[in-house]
Amino acid sequence: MSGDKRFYITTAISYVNGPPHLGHAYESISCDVIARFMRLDGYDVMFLTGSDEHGQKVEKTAQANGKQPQQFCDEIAALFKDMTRLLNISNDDFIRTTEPRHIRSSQALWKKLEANGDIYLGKYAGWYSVRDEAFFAEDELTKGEGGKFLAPSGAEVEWVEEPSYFFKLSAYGDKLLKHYKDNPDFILPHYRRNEVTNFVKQGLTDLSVSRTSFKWGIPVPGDEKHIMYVWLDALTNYITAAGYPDVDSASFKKFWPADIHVIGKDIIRFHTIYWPAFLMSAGIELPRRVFGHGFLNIEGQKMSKSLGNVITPKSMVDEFGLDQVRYFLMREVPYGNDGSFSKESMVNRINSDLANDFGNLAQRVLSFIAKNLGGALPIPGALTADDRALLDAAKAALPDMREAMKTQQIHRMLEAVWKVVGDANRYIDAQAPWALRKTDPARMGTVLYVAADAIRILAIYAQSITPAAAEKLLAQLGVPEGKRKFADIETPIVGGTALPAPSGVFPRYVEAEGAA
RNA sequence: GGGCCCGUAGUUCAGUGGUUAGAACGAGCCGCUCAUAACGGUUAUGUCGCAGGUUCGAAUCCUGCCGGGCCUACCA
Repeated sequence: MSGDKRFYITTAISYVNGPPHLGHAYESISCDVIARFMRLDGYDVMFLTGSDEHGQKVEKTAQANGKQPQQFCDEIAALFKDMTRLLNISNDDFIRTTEPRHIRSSQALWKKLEANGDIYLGKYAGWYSVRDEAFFAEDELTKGEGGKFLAPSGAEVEWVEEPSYFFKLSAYGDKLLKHYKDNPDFILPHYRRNEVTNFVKQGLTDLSVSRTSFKWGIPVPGDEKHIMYVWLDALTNYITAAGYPDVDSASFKKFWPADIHVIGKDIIRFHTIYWPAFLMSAGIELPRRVFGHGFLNIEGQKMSKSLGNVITPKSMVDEFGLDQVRYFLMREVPYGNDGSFSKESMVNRINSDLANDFGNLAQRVLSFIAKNLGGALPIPGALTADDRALLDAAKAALPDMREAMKTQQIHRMLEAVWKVVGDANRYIDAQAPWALRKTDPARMGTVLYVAADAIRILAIYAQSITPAAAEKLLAQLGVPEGKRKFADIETPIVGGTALPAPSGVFPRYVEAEGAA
């Protein structure tokens, strides 16, 4: 723990049972915005994403597709990697749980748990359906003919016992509760923390952490008939990528503990109970925060295969544009809540916030400069109180943005930025450079200079959310690539600089002619 | 059954005891014309879920009820 400016953020790793959907995209984009924001703010960031590739379901799905598990994983993992490129995700690493570094790391962690006396051999018992190749809880079962129990699929289940290693999770309840209490922001949003706390208070039972009934997983060190429980394996990815088990390595010392694990609300328990307990047992520092984000509804309905409304990231990006999709998802949905996507709300956001307010702001100023000042930034005269007020407002947004991002309130960060967009539009209307053109050309130049400098600051801010458009805009303003960090907002734009011909960065969304 | 969260303008939400409850989008009117038919100004809209209570004073605290969401347990 130190005040050094480094930041380690992770997404959940995606289970390769199926291709990426909008939910994966949402999580990746949100983490990317956080990661970019921290880089812009001068942090040395490690941003990790990846794929979770072991387990019975993958083994089975591969088989159903007539493929070896590894080949199947390679294919699906490639789709997830493609998605990160499609979405302009700035991850520094992409970890796959089938990689040697991860197998080594997982086995090392296992040995630590074992050495600490938290692993013991017992029996895993439960109702098993051979046809489904899965265990079921008693309340999932129904009674069929002759009193036999049936799985939800209708398949017969039988009582099965197999040897299994267990982790003494029951010994960690009080330690976990103390950790939640001492670190109130360990679990965000707060109502999730309440849920987890209540769950832990009810008492924890030991966790089965190995299986012998299938093969696709990481062998238990010293007893290779067993493979490790897929969650133990999966969670370990976060330390693997930091360099575990080489705890003395530069990267591990620098980046662990992670600052934040961003996950979906469905896997909070694994990240806030199991994972911290494993780390405590192994004597490894805990991550500083686990943030559970919500799910997206589509036109008011849950996204599901059976409803046939699953949206792929690609189809959405193709229709609306990448930066537009990124902006919409981050602005429309308070981060942590469930959100809803509808075409109507998407088009509203694109056209009002991006095209009309921000895009048009840049265009009205840049094209004015191009037409009336020969395409070179004007050299300003003395600044008036109004001029300084706009530039001060633009700079003053940064502390508000930082405050919002301390607790991942991405939508609030964006509100702070767009408030300045409004200020800049008002400034231009009030100063009316088109009138000054005839009466006071020197003052006109100053106004345009100030407006351009405010737009520069806004574009620097916008790099976290709409990176491609923001970079295009910065290029149009002649801002060098080395002068685009948050710290650079204090360095004014250089008057006299020749600018390239302007072109819009956020086009309006117009319904295609003849479309329904 | 236990617990948590939410119910505020047409819509999405902000607002945790104190003057006439706010923002954005949408709507009406006015202005401007540099700009992506964009921008700015202005107006209007609310019994702050319902009913009680505490208080000099409640959207804000307490109780009950109704409605929505979630976690969890049990009935088995």
